[in-house]
Amino acid sequence: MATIYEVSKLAGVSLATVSRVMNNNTNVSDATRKKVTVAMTQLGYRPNSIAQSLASNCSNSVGLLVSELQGPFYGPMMSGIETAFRKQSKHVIIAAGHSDEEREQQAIEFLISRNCDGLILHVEAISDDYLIELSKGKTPFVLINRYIRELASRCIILNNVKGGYLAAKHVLEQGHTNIAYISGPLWKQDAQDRLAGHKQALAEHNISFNEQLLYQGDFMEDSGTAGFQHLYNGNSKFTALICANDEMATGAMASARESSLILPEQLSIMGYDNVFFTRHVYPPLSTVNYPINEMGQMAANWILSEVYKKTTPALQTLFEPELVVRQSIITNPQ
Amino acid sequence: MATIYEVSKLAGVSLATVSRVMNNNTNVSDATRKKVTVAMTQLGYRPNSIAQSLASNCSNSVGLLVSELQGPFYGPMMSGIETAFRKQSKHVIIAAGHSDEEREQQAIEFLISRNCDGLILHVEAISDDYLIELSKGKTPFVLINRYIRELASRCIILNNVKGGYLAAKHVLEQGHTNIAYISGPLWKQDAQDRLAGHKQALAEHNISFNEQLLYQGDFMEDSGTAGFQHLYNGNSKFTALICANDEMATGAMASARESSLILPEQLSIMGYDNVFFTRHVYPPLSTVNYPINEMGQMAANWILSEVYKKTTPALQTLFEPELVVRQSIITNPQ
DNA sequence: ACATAAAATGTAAGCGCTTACATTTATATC
DNA sequence: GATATAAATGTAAGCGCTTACATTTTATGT
Repeated sequence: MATIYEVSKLAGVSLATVSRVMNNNTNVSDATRKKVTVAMTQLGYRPNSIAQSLASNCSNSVGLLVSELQGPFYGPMMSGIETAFRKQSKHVIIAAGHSDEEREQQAIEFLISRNCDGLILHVEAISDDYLIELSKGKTPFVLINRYIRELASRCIILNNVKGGYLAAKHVLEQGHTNIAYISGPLWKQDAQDRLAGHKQALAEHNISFNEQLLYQGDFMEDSGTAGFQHLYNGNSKFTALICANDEMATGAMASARESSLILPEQLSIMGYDNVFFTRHVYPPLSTVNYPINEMGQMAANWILSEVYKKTTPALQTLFEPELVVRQSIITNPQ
Repeated sequence: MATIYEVSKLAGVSLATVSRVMNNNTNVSDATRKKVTVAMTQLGYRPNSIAQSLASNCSNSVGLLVSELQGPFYGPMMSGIETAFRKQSKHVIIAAGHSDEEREQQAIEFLISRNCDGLILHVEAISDDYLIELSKGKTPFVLINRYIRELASRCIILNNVKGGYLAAKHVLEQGHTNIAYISGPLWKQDAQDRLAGHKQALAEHNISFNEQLLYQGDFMEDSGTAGFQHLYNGNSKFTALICANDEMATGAMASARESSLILPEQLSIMGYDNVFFTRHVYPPLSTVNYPINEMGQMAANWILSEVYKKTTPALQTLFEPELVVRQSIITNPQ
């Protein structure tokens, strides 16, 4: 592999000049620039990005930590991020945290030890304190789907209260009054917010929240199954079930079917996230859209702007959910 | 950030010694090793991986090129790969090729320019010739889901003929004789192979292949929709439809339902890949399992073994598909 | 106790770039 | 044409490590 030294020799200029043309430094005459580029192509020269990184103290890499590499939620997020960065010749190093405090922490340290210039973090288990501490370090990071007051400007979040509200409002407007709810784990902010929105909508319709109709799940499919069973075997009847995410809704649907319920006639179900497979589920699931792809891109823009000082579209921190009506909710149940 | 130099000073040893303890070189006495590690922790020393890479000419990074970061197929693959590598402190740089020749090529060059020690490629559009040429370069790579004779030992593939065979055989054994087929794009090897297996099973059951019942799709959902329409409006009747992947099967199901068919009673459908959402689809889709997670891990092992000279479980190049029976195929249709 | 081999440690030259600073060359001003 | 100024180019010192080779220390055999 040709090095910058050989290029400089062939072109008859100094190392510095070659470096300058690589970095588009303006102080190079057109004539020498041409000499250099010719030499480069002639040698098939490719700059060594490791050496560039060492010398410039900039690795051009950003770390991306997600809970899982698989699953319908993270794909669109990673996709938005990768696209945004590659356009700028930054590369993304991925790691999975598996919603586990220790593994998330390890992953962050791994990414930092890899000299990432910045980090995009979708963490769930790690503590606020750790992140606040981390923010004092020298690697900038942005948080997706997590709000920490002290770090507000770097938290890219969805208005989950509104989302919860929208879901419940829709179901209420279809005439349902007995509505069960499977929440996420309530120590998580987003789970709390969605539930809060839910309650708010109920209140607006003068329906009191029935604790019997609440089940706390964990955002995973199985807890949707368990949640439905629990609710179904309880004393309170319900015509609609709202789940705090689509996975749980899916689990609940399977479970409802096993209890011989006909969907959606005998039970209306609503999800949250608008993960791609909600269209495929039967009946197609009404849900709340989580613009995760856009939020990923925004996170990338944050890094591009704050770390690499690029000009980007205006940074936005709060995103709005939208109701997605499909066919899993019936009107006027009896 | 502390450097190796400061550590060496604090420990009262030379740079080389510090480097040796970092790299677990055996020629270090326990006493000095302790001195050094104490100094390290005292300074909170973290080696600069960029400098390590430059000096050792090994970046400890491997490039992973997939068609899409999203979608159900690649998630498990990336997941298997990331897990395998992080255990060995290698990091993975991801890029998406979007099944486009130019973008795949760009992505490969991007990855190489990032000094990846090795590459894991899931490419679709790029030519065999390009890959053969690439194999003469200095960056080793392994191919997933692609077979090139000249590169056979680095092609990790599924026995697609067998998979196609298994699918058709199952449907035939349930008593179907009029079976439609939506293939993938037939310029792709895997699409060809699946179809070949399909035909083989038909032949074994003495059923001649009806060209009228073949539609060439592109592995995407919409082509399943289009394919069903085409087939349904054709002259040949069929009781079962086999699709060359799950996405197309899903599209076909939606389309069949729009044509007021009751599933699975009036039409049995079979997929391929066993992508996670096939469980959620209704009726749960019978399909053929593609052990993509394992294949990803194997690709990682290949790199670990060939590039990093680690000892790994035996390398395996050919994987076998398995039939997954769920509820989308009925028995003895009339 | 001495020679010899083995183990431990040190020295210093890179790895391939960037960049502050110095120097040279071109351009403008009068 | 001499001078001041700006533009272009060169020089050389790193960036933080690894590693070949040289040197010193320790262990071994007699």
